[in-house]
Amino acid sequence: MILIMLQLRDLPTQEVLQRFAERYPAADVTAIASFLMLLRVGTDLSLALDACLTKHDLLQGRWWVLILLMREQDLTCVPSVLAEKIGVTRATMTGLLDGLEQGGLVQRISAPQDRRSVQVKLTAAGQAKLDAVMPDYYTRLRLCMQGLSENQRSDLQTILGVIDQGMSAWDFNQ
Amino acid sequence: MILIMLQLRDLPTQEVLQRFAERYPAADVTAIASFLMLLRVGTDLSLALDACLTKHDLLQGRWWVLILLMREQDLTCVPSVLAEKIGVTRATMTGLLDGLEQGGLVQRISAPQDRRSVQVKLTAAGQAKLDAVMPDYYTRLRLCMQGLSENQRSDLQTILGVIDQGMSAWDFNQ
DNA sequence: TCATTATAGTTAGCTTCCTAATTATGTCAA
DNA sequence: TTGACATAATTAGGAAGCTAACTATAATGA
Repeated sequence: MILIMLQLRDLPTQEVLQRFAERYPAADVTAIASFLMLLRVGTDLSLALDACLTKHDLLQGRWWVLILLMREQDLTCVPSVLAEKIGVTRATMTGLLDGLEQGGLVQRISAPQDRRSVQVKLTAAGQAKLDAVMPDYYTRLRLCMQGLSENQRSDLQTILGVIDQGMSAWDFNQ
Repeated sequence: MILIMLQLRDLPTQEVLQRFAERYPAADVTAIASFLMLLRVGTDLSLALDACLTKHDLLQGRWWVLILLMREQDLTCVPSVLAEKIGVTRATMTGLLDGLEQGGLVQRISAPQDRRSVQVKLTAAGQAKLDAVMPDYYTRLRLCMQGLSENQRSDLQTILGVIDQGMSAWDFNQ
């Protein structure tokens, strides 16, 4: 499953929110304002990340694959697991791996024990690519977050956790 | 500009983060953890929203157009402004408006004073569609956020504001 | 045993975004 | 006034995701 998130350049004024709340009694003004802000900052962050990756000739999908492979002890994983962890379909993963393999960043190795399956391995070139990208990426991320105290970072994670919990309620009733 | 955000089902363990931080000294572990969590909750929220809209035969892009039109006093706006506010190209807006007009939810009216331009107006059917969707949407949103105190909501907005500020620093150096 | 069902990965065709080029109209200055 | 440039919207073609169908292989059970 993939998400296409628009940029939401234009957050509603307090007045507009109030007007909507009058028409729709179900509206919870502070919930809506927080939600929209969250959506906007999330997209802005992801866009900024994309810009960084583009500089290194990478797209977000392919980059996540490299990261996931690097997380593994043996730098190896199967496509279906990669797909699930990134949250794309297996069909999409086939395309991502095609691109990465063409660039020499990963290698498909047929699995002897189950001939339906394939092992995907991060190559030396793939590791080198990460070694080029990650310091840049982490430096930029540090800049974004440098205004936050450790307490605020911890608060943010707590709050996001609560929202994540609240979403189960959403799923139940849908 | 549009953002394609993957789902990130799999956040790194503390141990993996530590391993990355050793290889890449630029890494700021709490910044990364907060960032990934933010990305994940943002995408999950947006996905849940999409599911709600889909029930009402709407896509996120088209829905935002309806919202923006409803925000206007005269329920009217021009395509270029809509495009900028949602953060899509004018070409994309053309497609969104085509779909909405075909469904009778908006109406294109040629502008007399500048014949290059077009006025887009929310129709009665468009307003009716919003009146059907918004109570559902707001109710779900309330569920997601119900676990947050007013203080936490305000904290969240403050924190997101700081991150947004920090991103200017990112842009400067890119 | 072998037919059925399940699973891994891929392929084919669709959607909706994008960029770049195009058409029509407006603006401005020589 | 008219040529150059700017602007509004659209069209054409491309990218990267999706679903559904397909191929090959494995597992299961009558």
